[in-house]
Amino acid sequence: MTYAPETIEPKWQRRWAERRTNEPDLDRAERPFYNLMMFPYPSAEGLHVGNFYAFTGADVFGRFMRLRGYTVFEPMGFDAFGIHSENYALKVGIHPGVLIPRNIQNFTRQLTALGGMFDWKHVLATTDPDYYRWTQWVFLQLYHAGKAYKKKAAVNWCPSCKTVLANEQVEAGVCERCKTPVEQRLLEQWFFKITDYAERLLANLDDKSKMDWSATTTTAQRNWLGRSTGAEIDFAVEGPDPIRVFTTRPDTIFGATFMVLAPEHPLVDRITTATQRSAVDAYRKAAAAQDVVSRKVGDKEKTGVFTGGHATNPATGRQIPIWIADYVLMEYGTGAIMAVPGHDERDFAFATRFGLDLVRVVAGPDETESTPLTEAAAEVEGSRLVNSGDFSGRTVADGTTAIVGWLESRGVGKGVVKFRLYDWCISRQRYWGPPIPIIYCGDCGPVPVPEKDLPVQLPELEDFRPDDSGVSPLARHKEWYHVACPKCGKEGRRETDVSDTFLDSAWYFLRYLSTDFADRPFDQTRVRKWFPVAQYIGGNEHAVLHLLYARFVTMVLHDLGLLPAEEPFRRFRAHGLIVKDGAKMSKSRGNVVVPDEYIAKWGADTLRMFLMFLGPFEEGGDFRDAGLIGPRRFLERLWDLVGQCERRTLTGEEIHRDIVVKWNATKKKVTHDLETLGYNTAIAAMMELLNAMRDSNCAERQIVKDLVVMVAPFAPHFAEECWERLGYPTSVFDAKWPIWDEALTIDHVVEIVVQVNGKTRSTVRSPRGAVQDAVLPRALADDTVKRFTEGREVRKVIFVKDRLINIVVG
RNA sequence: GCGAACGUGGCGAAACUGGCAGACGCGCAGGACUUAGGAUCCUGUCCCUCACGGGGUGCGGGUUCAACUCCCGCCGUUCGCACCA
Repeated sequence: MTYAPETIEPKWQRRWAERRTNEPDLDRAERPFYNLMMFPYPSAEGLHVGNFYAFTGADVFGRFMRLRGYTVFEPMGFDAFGIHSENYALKVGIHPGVLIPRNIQNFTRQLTALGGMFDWKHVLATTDPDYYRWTQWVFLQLYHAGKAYKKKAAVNWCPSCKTVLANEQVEAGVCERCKTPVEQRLLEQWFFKITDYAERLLANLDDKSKMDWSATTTTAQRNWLGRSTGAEIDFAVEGPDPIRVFTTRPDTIFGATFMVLAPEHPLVDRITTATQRSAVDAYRKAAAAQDVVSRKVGDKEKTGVFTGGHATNPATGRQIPIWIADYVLMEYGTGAIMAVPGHDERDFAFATRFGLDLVRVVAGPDETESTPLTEAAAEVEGSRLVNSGDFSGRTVADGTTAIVGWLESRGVGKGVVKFRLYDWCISRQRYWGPPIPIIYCGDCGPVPVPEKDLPVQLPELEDFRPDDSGVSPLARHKEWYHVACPKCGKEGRRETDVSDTFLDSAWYFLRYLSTDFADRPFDQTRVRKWFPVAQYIGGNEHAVLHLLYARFVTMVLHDLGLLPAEEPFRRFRAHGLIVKDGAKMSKSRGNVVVPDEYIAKWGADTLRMFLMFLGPFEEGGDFRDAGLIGPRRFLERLWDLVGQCERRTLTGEEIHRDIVVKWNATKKKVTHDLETLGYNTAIAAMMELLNAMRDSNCAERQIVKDLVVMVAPFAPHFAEECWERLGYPTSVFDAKWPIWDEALTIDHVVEIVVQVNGKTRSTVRSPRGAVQDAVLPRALADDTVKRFTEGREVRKVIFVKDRLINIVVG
């Protein structure tokens, strides 16, 4: 019988479904292991090989844990709302409500063909009213907790997608999806107060008991949160309120020779003098009209206008001019800065451009207070404050503390912590999303939709094209739009914004557990058993947004007493990226790998093994068609070995000692490598064992059986079939993961490298554990070694047990 | 500019806390078996050299008996962030 994946793969997929092999009893699981992977957006193109790579890597781990005796819950779902779906629907002229189910069906077919151990009983789609009903419920929980609010804000508007974008969806000033330059618009938006959680979101990143995450991912989150410590300092101006600035360098305050306010700063009006009025107004107008692109691009020339007003530097007591400039952003800090041109690049550029004063307040070890400044001087080792009154001579660190203390004692400043993180704008003026469950009433104001009235169904809308009004197309559906106020019964109108897809995905891992409950978002018993997620695998492109939002929503729900943990994902690993022949896969290059063809030609098991063998899972790999033959050959050889051992069974004593050692060492290595997602080396180790068996003509049943179990996570259909051929009636996934004898993982005899002056000259075989005195004479007796030691004095011998002996001669 | 990761044969890659660099796989070369081979099996395969030997992990230094691994300085690639005060 030859190995024919095209028949055995469908056979086992059918049998898994019939036997409900992959549907664990969620209520009775004794050793639950929640194995999560990022659910896909069901595109019309179908799953690409990158998805397969991620899912296979996650699935291998799930199957491995199952073989180790865990009850593994491995659900799958579809992230089907959002601009992506909607734009595509508009393009092809088919309603997303029609397209999405079609795509989901195709995805399901592909996922089945992949052979993942998905629990289809708990499948979900975010577009399903039974799902988004609870997404709306999540919104209401946040609303009631005071973490959702509406504000008018300058937001990013994509004129092509005709929608508001979150700051995170703007990349260097252009829309992340369509690359159109983004404009600024002022709209009422719903926000979540994620900034309230900044400190906790940051602190938990270092808490290994809560989060065991890829370092690259935590680093990205840390940067995104952007904590900086500094001070808020008040600069007195004429009139009641001083101008408050935020600075990370309060130590340089004696060098603050002017101030800059954001053009939008509320105090600008009051400060501006009559003579400067028209110039200021013109500049503010220009800045307001400007899109976010050029506003935030860093390396353009500085612009700005003098307001005519002055403020008092609280350290020097001097009057300093107040300017406005668009390089100061209203959203960050206080929207105003003290400019220290001597020690800040941007301020330096600005001061140079407009001829403003420069004062050196920090000097390096080779500099003095009067060393001229040709550029903004950075702090170096041994820098000290100069020209800073009583604080001159102090180190930067020391001076910072002292100056903040001094400002605090005088009531003009205080040490503060700021975050780069913004509140999460969840409003989308689009059609294809869950309506935000709020009703506006003339008398009662905004009223949350009562939970019993959920879901707020997304109405059927023939024409769902967004328009330029900035108002969602939902407003055009009059019967839906007009609704009675839940509080007073008078006529109200619905919120027409839908929520961001990131809200859908911020809690889906909770819903998986309880898709069989219609009356609650997640069952408390289930959650207590299965939450937090034991392992989450996904792409690092979601390192900040999705993962941060999921953490935030979890934290809020935890604080509301609804979840037993505040961090949702105990272990997170980011998989690498798959490229094709060294180049990124993209439609425009025409090098997108469609997995279906490969499954048809090679079988899913070979494809899975190949993908896992490409390179380290967390680093990705290069998909080259030529490589598939390797894993395929391995499977065929193992297949043949299974056939041979059906006929031949040797007893333990007959097995060559070398093979026994290799066998045990392989079990140990494969186990360890799987734990650390070292799939490529695990496969290599199995290949080595197989090669060793073939070389010594060994088809020992015990070893073959172990190999079949170890290969099962990678090639599940193949392993099932082999398991059956070996005569077992049950699923191989009900088998036990092989154990090994530690004493048999190492050989009695070792090869010790003999070096002379650090260069390898020979090797000697020696019993394991031999001491230097036993090895040295034999090493010196070696012919090759003799050639290099003869006539020279042995000065030193370095001996590393069981590994190496280095003879240093002079 | 800032931050992070990385750089090893023709190619994808291995190498535990510093201890034989190139496991495993692809490809390639030679051979066997075949009517045939783009199937299968065997042998070989870092570079130079007939050999002895020498050189070799992006480049230049350093530490060490010993460096892919540690330290310093460059170069390059990729990915984040980017006027964040």
